[in-house]
Amino acid sequence: MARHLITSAIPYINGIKHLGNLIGSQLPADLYARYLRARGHEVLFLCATDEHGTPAELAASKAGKPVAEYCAEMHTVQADIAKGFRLSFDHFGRSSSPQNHVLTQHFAGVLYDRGLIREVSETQMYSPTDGRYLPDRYIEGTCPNCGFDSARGDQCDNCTKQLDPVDLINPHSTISGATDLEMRETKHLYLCQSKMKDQIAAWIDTKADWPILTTSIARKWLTDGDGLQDRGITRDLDWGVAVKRGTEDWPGMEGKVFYVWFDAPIEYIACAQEWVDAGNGTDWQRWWRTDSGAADVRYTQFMGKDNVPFHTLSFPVTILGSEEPWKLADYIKSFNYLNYEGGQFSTSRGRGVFMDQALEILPPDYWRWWLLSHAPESSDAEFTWENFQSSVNKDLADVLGNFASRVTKFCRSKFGEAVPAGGIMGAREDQLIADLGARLADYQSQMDTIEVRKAAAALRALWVLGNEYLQEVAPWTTIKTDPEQAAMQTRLGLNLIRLYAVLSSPFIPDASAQLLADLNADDAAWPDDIAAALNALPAGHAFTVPEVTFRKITDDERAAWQERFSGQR
RNA sequence: GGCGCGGUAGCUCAGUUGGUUAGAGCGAUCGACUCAUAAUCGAUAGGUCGGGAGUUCAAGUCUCCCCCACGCCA
Repeated sequence: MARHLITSAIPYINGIKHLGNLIGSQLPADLYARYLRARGHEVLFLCATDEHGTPAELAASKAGKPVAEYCAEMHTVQADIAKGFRLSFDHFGRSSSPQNHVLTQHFAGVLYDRGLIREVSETQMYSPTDGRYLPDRYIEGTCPNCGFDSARGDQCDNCTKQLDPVDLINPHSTISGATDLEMRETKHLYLCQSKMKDQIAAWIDTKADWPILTTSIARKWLTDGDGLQDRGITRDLDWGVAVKRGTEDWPGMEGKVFYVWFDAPIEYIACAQEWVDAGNGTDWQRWWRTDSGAADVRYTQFMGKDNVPFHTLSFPVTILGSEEPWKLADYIKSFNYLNYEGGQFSTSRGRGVFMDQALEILPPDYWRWWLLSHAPESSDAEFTWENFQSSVNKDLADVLGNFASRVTKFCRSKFGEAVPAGGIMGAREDQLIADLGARLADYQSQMDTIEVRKAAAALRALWVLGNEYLQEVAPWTTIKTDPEQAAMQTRLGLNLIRLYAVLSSPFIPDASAQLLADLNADDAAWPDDIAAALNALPAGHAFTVPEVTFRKITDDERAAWQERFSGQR
C-alpha cells in the first residue's frame, strides 16, 4: 500500500464549467483517485475553486453582489455540481481561504529572503471612473497601426499588432466605457523565475515518463527566446491575498494583492490544511512536508494544457525556491482540449454542454464513461452527439447493462432469484478465467500509468468476455439437457456481474453501486484472484433483478439536444 | 512569422527502441443464437499510414522540404 496525493487544477470561480473543463482535469483525477482507493492505497484527493482576480470582481459586480458573497455562492454551486458528477474530492477548498492567505504570504516572504522576488516600477492605466487599474485586455481604442476601432490594449484583433495600452488612440475602459484614463506609476513584485531556470530544466529532464504534452510545453517555455522569464505576481486589486512578507507588511505594496497564478497553486497545500481544519483529516504535513512523512508520497497533478506552464515552471519555482521541504509533483498528467461539434466550446455564446446542463439530461455515469473513454490525451478530441449516443448505447447499455440484464432475467425465469447450485467448472471456464486475468492485468497496467482511454478500452474488453462466454456456452440451450451445467454457467454469469461492478467503479460509480446492491453483494474488494472472485456469490445467495442499468439515448433525444446546445438560441 | 501537438480504414483512435501479410471499437455486409435493453456472438469487406524526396537490407516509425488542422507565443 502506497500513499497518493492527487490534485486537480482548480477551476475558476467565475461561472459553471463545460464538459471540456471537466475532462481536462477533475474527471480523470477522480478516476485515478477512485482506482487507487479501490486498490487499497491511501489517497488524498484535493481540488478547490480559484477565486481571485479581476474576472471574479467583474462577475460579482455584474451580479450586483459583494465579491466575497458572490464567490461563496459560486463555490457552493460548483461543489454541488462536482458532487453531481461524483467527483470524490477529500476536500473541495477555496483559494480565498484564510489558510491560503497565510501560506501565500509565507511563500512570498521566504522567496523574498532568498532573493527570488524583486520590486519593479511600471506604469499602468488607471480608470478613476471604475476606481481600478485596468488590465490591458480591458482597455480598447483605435489601433494606431491599422485604424481598427476596437483594438485591445494588448493586441489589435484586426492587424494582430502587439500593442501597449498607451499606444491606443481614444482609449476607453471596456468595463464602464470611461475615457478619462490616466497612466499611473505603480510598483509590482516579480518572481525571479529566470534565476531558477537551470534548476527547473534539470528537474524536467529527469521526467522521461511524463506525457509528451507536459514536457514539451515546459521545455518550450524554458528555452524560448532568452529562456524562462520573470513574472509579475502582484496586482492592484482589492480582492485577493494582501501582499505581505510572511506576517510583516511590505513597504510600498499597500493596497495590492498577489496575482492569481501565484496564490492558486499554493492553494493545493492550503487545501490540505482546510481539510484538516474542517475536521476531515488529522495531519496535512505528512502529505506535503517531506520532513514530516511526505517523502514516500507519490504526488500526481492533473490539468488541461493551458495550465501546464504554471505547474511545471511557476509553482516549482515557488516550491524549490523556498528551499523548504515541500512536496514536489512526481507526475504531471495533462490533457488537450475537447471540442464541440466541429468547433470550440464557448461560454459566452452558450455553445456546448455545461456541467449543470449535462446532469439535467442524463445521470453522471453516462457522461463519465463517454468523456473518459474519449479523453483528449494524445491530441484535441471532439464531442459529437452522434458519437456520444452510439458510444453510450453500445458500451453501457448493450455490452454491460444488457449483460447484467440477460443473466439475471434468465436466472429468475429458470432458477428463481437466488444463485443456483450445482455443476462443476470445466475447461471453458478455466479459459474464461485466464482471459479475464490477462485483461485485468492490462486494465490495471493502463490505470497505473493513467492511460485513460486505453484503460476504458481494457475495461470494455472485460465486459465483452462475459458476453462471449455466455454466447458460447448458451445456458438457455444447456438447460434442456443438463440443468446442473446450466446452473453452473448461470452462477458464473451472476458472479461476473459482481466482478464487473467492482472493476468498473472508478468509471461508473453509480451503476457499480447499484449493481452491487441488486446482487446483495457486500464484498466489493478489488480482486487479486479471479477464480476466487467468481465464487463470491455462493449458491443460494438471493439477489434482485436490476432495473435497466443504462437506458438508451433515442434519436429524437439526440436531435433535440443537438439543437438545444448549439448556441443559437 | 516562430514554436508546439497532430494529420493512420466511412467515424473515433492504437501503433513500443525502424523488422514478417498496418491493428481495435463503432458503422457496413453476411451468418449464428433467441437468455437479454430489436440486445449478444462469429465472419467478411474497407487504408498507396497528408504529399514529395532521402537514409537503410528494411520506414506509419528516422532526416529534409511542402500542404492541412488546432494551439501557444511574438
